[in-house]
Amino acid sequence: MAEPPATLRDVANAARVHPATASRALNPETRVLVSDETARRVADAAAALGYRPNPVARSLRTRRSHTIGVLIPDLNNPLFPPMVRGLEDGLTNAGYVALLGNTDGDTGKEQAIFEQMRARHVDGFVLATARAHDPVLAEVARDELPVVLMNRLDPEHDFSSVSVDNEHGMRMSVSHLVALGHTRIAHIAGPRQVSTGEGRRRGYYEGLKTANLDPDEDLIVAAAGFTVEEGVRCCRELLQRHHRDGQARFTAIAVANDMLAVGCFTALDEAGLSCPDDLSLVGFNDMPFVDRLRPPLTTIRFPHYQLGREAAQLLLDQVDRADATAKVLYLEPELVVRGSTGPPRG
Amino acid sequence: MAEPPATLRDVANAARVHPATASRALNPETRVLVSDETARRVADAAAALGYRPNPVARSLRTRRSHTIGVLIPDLNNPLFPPMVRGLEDGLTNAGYVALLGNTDGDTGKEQAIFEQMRARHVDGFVLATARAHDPVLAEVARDELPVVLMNRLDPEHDFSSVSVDNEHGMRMSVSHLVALGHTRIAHIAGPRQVSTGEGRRRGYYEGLKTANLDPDEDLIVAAAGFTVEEGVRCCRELLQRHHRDGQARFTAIAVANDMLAVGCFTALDEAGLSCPDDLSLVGFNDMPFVDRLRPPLTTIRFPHYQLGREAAQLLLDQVDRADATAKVLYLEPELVVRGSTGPPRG
DNA sequence: GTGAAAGCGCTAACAT
DNA sequence: ATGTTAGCGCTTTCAC
Repeated sequence: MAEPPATLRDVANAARVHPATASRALNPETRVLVSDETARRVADAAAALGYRPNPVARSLRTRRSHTIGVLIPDLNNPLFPPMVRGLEDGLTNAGYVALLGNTDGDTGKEQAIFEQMRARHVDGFVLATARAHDPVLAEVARDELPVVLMNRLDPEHDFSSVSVDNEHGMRMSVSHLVALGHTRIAHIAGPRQVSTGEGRRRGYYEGLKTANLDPDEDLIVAAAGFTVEEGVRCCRELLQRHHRDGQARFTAIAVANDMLAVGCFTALDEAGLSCPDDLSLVGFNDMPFVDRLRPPLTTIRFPHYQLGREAAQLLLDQVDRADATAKVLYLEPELVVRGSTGPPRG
Repeated sequence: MAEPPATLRDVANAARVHPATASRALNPETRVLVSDETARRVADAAAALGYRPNPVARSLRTRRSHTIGVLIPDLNNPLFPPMVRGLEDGLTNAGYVALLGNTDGDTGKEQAIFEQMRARHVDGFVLATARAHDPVLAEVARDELPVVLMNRLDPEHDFSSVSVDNEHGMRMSVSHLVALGHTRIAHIAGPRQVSTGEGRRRGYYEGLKTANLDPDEDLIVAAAGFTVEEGVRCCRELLQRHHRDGQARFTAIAVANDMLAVGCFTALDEAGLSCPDDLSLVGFNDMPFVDRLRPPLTTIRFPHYQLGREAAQLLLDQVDRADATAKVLYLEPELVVRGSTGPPRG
């Protein structure tokens, strides 16, 4: 850097006022305390010197870092980039920035990143990683940190949250399959520790019930995580059970998540089965590019970017007013019918 | 928060030493200046009080924010999540965090985000957005800020950078098509203002030359950005020219980027053409999920995560040693043959 | 409406 | 090996 950057002192000297006055003149909140004349002089001096307030010094004084910690499982999951962008756009407008952390579904890593962000004195957290009995949530609750759960819920605390109505979404998924004529509908469920997994599992049961279909535990496999690999594993598992007694035990799978569904495509290819002719598949999330898969994936859509925007707003509410009451927002899901579903064979 | 958090003063009092001693004891770099005995006492006191150093105060004193500004075009482009993760992993290990900014290829936005990050006193920049004659680059050069260009080059300055060998990659793309028997090979080029676009365009010409094929400007269309929409537009444009004289003018397209290639698929569908039977397509980047498209995309791969890791390392070199010399790294590309390429029809 | 004074929490000279 | 002193740049009482 060429010159040492101008400080408030420099501006004050140039404008021939006290630094305190310069501070008041430059800060929109306190501008009214200063005469128009001096305010102008200070502003001119600041402009002339290319003054930029030092946010570090301000933070030290005000104990606000204008920084938000954001924990997500994995940025590589295409679900998250749009959510993160919504979040960042919402935060940026208010002068905040996001610190991003990827936990990879690892509790230890989650804890470590959380601590590291606390150490950096973030003003609040957006958590897209909440699990049942999550120690991070307990700590957030205990210390009353501003927080919003994104795409997650936690029944144990009353945190603000934004998420899709998972039950409703999965009911739509099942209804769609039923309407096509399917009666043996399998489910690849998410992990029970996360609310999206659990909610969609409930929606699956509800959907069957509405259609007067009996649930069959043998048609349900739970994934350990929302990954392509787990999708492959779970689908193989279902196909194996299916083949064991030599006849088609199911004609469709309501899958808890698009990543898992992508894995299913692989497993179907392996088994020489075709989708949707041999087996229909419905995903969940409508993440980017699933409309371009082979076949295009029928799935449940919700507005990812909007979810991030809302999360940002809810968090800023809390950061600005310590007494802000927790709000729980649900975004409505939507069925998107594409090529991966069709009537059952025969 | 329950208690006001413990300060260094509190720790010092509890350990019955001066704050400066406590500071030395707690900081790994200065630990040696303190006797083992007191170091232990201080550490115990810190642990007992749950002391966490205040990074804001430290930053104010040391003028290092341990924060890096990262500018990328758009997180929604699947190319970037792995790169960002590599970057973050590399930075985190060294105690740094990334501040992410999306420019959407908009110069004004780029400038604004850059200023905003400077105001936050980031210790350096990773720029994946560099364009020819970019004013941000000029400012970085003028103020001698630590910087690394990621997936970009800039001939005007000698910045550190990590990128793939674009010429080589595109030569491989063309050779592959030539080996399949194609002789009329079109090119959808990237914007000339970005080094990836320009380098790949050069590689295209070189590839033709190696195969003793004459270039034809009518077979080249330049995209305004690396987006799916531009891919659609450019491919339509090529097809339109092609149809004008009623016979096949080309049988393959070497596309500068996977996003553009995805757009080509759409344009081919519209035109009722099939890939690879009517037209072969080669992308560039091997971004996530292009192996699952219809058809799976033949493309040029390079290690995205690694690119981010290297960029982090190069930047940390500069941040740590102000006299660090600029390093230019090239990662080797690799041809990945999938279903979107085949011999020309007939 | 403006100035004076103090201090946020930490670290780096300097002194002992 | 430890203590003393000072100050990073800003905001906020408290005076006037």
